[in-house]
Amino acid sequence: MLQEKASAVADEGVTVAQSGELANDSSHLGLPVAPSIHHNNEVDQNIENIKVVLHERELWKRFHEAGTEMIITKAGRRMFPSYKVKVTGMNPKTKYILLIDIVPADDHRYKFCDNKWMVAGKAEPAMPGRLYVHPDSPATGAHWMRQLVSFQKLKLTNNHLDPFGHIILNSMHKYQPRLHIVKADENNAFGSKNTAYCTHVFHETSFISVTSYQNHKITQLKIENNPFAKGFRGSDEGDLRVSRLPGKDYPVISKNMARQRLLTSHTHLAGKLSAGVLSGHPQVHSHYQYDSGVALSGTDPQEPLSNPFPSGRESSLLYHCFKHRDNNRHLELGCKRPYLDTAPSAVSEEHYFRSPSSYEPSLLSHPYCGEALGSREACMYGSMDGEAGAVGVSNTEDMPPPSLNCNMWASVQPYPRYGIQTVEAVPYQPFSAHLTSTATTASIVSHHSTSMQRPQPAPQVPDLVSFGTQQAMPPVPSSSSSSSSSPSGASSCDRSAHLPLYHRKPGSPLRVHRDFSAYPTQSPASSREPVYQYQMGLSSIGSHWSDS
DNA sequence: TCTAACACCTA
DNA sequence: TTAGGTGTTAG
Repeated sequence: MLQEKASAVADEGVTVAQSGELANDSSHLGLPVAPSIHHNNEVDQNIENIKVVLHERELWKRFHEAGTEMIITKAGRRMFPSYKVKVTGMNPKTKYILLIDIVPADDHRYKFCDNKWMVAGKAEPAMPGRLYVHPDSPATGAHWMRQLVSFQKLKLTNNHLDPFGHIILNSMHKYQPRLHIVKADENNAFGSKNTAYCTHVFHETSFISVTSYQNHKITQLKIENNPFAKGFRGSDEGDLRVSRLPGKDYPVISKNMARQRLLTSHTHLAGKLSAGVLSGHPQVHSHYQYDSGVALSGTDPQEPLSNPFPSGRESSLLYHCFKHRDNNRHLELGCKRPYLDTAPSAVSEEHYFRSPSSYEPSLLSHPYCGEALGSREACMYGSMDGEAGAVGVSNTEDMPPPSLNCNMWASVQPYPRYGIQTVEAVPYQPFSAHLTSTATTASIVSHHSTSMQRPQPAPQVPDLVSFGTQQAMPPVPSSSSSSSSSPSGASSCDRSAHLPLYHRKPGSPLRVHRDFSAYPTQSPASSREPVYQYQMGLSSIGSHWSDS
């Protein structure tokens, strides 16, 4: 499975955490309602007590310090380091859905110049928002806590028409992965009240998407740490890796390396002259100034000058809890049958559901994808702006039901005003999560089809954006705290965010709540709270990106 | 910038 | 054995 032994989970994830709660009432989108949010019900407690620790955090930090780059390809590329977490604090018997979305960290396009990342203009329009739902979802807390939860199969693509359900990104843009934990129990079956979820953001997992590595340091880190790149490891020559090229038995210095060396040399000299390297570049600094007027960046003296992704603080996690109540509207996530006609045999390990675009109404008749997909699979859920339905109840087994693994697909909202707001002052940008498969359409596309059949048009669902996918860095409401979420009581909650949830039950369509608003538009200056300190209110991840 | 083919490697 | 994940390279 995707879960691995949690043996190495020694990472004491020093992270920034924040918890919050969102009510279904969209009228207060994003308004932090800290105190009132603390309900004594079990749901709240569970969510607020959940702690998430990033696995191999040190490795992530090494990449982060160098400016993490993630390759994106048409066929989809895995992330490395892989996103793996150790989860604790869940109610063993409660079922949760774990999913990841990757949102723009800002609204800039970047270029790697003079051995450092610089802003190269305004970001391209956001790609269709997609979510990667852990294949084991939904599963009980006992299941999730048993071992590491790995999202290593998540793939990134630059193909806007990607039919496989991979997360679509724009090259040369900065992104921030976010982990969402959604409670999916019978009592809060989609659309019902008391639906809660938490969002965890580890700033060290932010990265810039590229089609080919720009920074040689990153290339080396990948080669040194990714088992699949072992073939590129040199002996001990450090930088001089051996390129094993066809017909070449001799070590050669790659073009990239040569370029890097030149750049490094140049930069080093220039850096000394300017008293800074890489991040010390003025342009870089400017990027992290947000509309809110909150200087998120580069203001942290502790941040390594060479780090393109300054963390700005020790804590690495932004945590947010939401609670959804009394939804009036829900969306359904329906798992549909795989595209048998287009990818008949290709259905192997993973399947994705396309969003319910208007074409493929016939799939509605197959609300449940479970049996159709033979095993746990990542599914793509399309969201729909429409109605919602009753909610189904999930089973209670410890193990997740077969084939509920899905990728949720959300539509993209226009960039919210990119900025960060302090929780206190600014309401969340509503981002409805219309992860629904309602109807129409969720269809499955073989994830393994190698033929890249003609991509289906990506469903563009207006109004949707679950989890704020594809929005500029979501100011995830957060407060800092130690490794993870907030422990006791610390939870700033925001009402009005509706978490899209999907519920699957054999024979019943997955459902999702919509009107999920979660992004505050400002980031709290408080984001720099010391680790372990729990903070109420919203903290923008953006602050982590502040440039040094 | 991006893509496809490639050798090498893991699982 | 084989499917699939790597970075590299040429174009």
